[in-house]
Amino acid sequence: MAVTIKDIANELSISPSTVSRALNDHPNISKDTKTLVVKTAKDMKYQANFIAAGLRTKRSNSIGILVPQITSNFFASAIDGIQQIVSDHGYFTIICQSNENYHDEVDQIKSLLSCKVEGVILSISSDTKNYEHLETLQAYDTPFVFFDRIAPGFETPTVEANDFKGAFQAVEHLIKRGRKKIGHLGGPGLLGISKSRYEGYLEALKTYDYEINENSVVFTKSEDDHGPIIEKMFENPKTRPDALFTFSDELAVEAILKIKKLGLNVPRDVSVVGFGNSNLCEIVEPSLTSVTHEPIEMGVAAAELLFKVIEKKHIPPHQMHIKYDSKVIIRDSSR
Amino acid sequence: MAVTIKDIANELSISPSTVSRALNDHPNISKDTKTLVVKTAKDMKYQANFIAAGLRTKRSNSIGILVPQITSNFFASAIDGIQQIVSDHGYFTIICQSNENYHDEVDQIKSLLSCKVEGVILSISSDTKNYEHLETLQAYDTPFVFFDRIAPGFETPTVEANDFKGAFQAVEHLIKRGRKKIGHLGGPGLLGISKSRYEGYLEALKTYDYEINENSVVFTKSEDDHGPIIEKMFENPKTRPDALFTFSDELAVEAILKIKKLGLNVPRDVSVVGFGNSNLCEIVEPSLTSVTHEPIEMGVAAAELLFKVIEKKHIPPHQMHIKYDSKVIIRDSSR
DNA sequence: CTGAAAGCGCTTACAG
DNA sequence: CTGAAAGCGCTTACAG
Repeated sequence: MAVTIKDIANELSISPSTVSRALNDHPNISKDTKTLVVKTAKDMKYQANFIAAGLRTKRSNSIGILVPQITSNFFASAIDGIQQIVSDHGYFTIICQSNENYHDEVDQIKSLLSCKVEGVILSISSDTKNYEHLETLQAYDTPFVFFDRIAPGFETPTVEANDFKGAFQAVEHLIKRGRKKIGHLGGPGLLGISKSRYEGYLEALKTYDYEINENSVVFTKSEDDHGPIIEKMFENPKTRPDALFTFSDELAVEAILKIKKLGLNVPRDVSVVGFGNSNLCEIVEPSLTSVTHEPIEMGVAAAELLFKVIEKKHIPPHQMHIKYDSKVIIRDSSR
Repeated sequence: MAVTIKDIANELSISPSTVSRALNDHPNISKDTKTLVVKTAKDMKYQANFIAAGLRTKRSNSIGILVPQITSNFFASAIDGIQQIVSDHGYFTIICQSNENYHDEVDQIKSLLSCKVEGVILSISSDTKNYEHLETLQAYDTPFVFFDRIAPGFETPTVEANDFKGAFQAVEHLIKRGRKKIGHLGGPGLLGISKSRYEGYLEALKTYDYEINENSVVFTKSEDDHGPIIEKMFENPKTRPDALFTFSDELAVEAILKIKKLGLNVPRDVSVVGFGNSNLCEIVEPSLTSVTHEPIEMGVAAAELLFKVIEKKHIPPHQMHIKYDSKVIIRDSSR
């Protein structure tokens, strides 16, 4: 049987209240009692019961993380960043995945609510068009922070990349390299970040008086087979793009492999720029030019914001919505 | 304020006991009452409080996962597999990282204990040589299952790859390709899986009467810079290996990039075989031959085993220690 | 089939 | 500085 506060109290013939105070650094407690209790607790291998404490104090000491998929390098690193801050605060995390699926997302939110997490860091799935489940979160006074992928219409803090600007810079880089016909392999259409990156792409083309050709733009879905899509984009030698800006590094890598298979050379025939600056960039050949996207820093920032809300600290308006500027890391795929 | 069972009871002028029974599908409850309670709960947006229920029943409905790092593709996929089974059981997971650090591992085990998880799936860090913290787990009757990386001397279920055999097959493949001098870039020396893969390598060499040259073997640490190590292995044209079997795909990729930088050709001058058959294999050029290592299946198996222990089901001895056989997936790096 | 009561392990306002 | 008491939200043995 696990040792409880009562066992320690009995052992020392004092009250459980005193044991609790000694263990929790309560101000009104004599040094001697405290030392004695702490030592006895250790000897008896006492492990605090967070669950019982949480029930009493109505603070579970846990926060929820809900991401589309944990196997994505970006989200895995983000969780890493979040957990650093969370454990500094003595909290633990409950991590859920939506698998890019709306219904899973709704279920997971419910489950987090039942776990009585004190807050949630949330990246919406690419399948989510309805935000009732987030209103439920609000109805239960559970604070949340949007991370990277943001649902419109909520007055909660957000941490995201400056996707528009990052995309703009990526395309500007391709233009300055002398590329004439720049295609875009976009992300899932419902995602705000897909739109922002697409708009950044458009804006760069406009700024430099490039013709906008809708045939050079395709939005992908995560469950799609992208091979045929990429092939179609490059099959006609007359109309094919000489450069490609993709929504993600994963897509860029797929594109590079496919383009090479089609007998074209990267970057000579087609330059490619990805988004994310992930570990894949240095592995693929040619190495991939990419827009930075800092998951760890963003995760840290999101967790810090969430704790400010939990602790009801004032957040100055300009800190409510953090955007990380990106830069283009130039590698061989666009050199 | 959150809605409780008591609020529903008041609303319907019945007792909280009855509400609880209705919500939990208790056998002795009239259909009408049940329907009414379930409907009212929904209308009132009741969310069960797992924490309170857990305190009362002494079942937290949670299990802990402790892995070296969540950003590793292998462990991220394993967590994915584990979570499938865990949510089927109506449980949730608390995921912790040791960062390949013994002290973090000890802290995380304590934290899981305080969360009163009902079981732990555990992959020990490459820094762990002392297993007292695992004895603590046992002392608290918290069942655990070793996943992939196993500490010796515990009578708990294990799920692992057949590392010895996988390594043997990898090296045998290189031998059958006519390679004469096969090096090994090993993993962290403390890990059992490093030893097993090394021993499989040795055994293959012995079986085929190859000379064993200790200069062709290096054990790495995760925090090391492997560049110089690889460079040293290949700098002397007379003594350099014409094939390399590595502990992981990550190391294989590093090796390929470095070997190419040294002006050597893969696979002509040096064949390379990795371990893990991860997503990197198809991305690197040349594509990487690798030994399969099925994280999702292994995660599923570990979770199923853990629930059998939690539910005190009998586990036939031959199911206590599951070993996944591997095969070699041949790609261009050894063709 | 339903209710009153006890209690899971803790914390904390109140009293001394 | 310490203790007795109440209570967090639930479940369940007991009684009817």
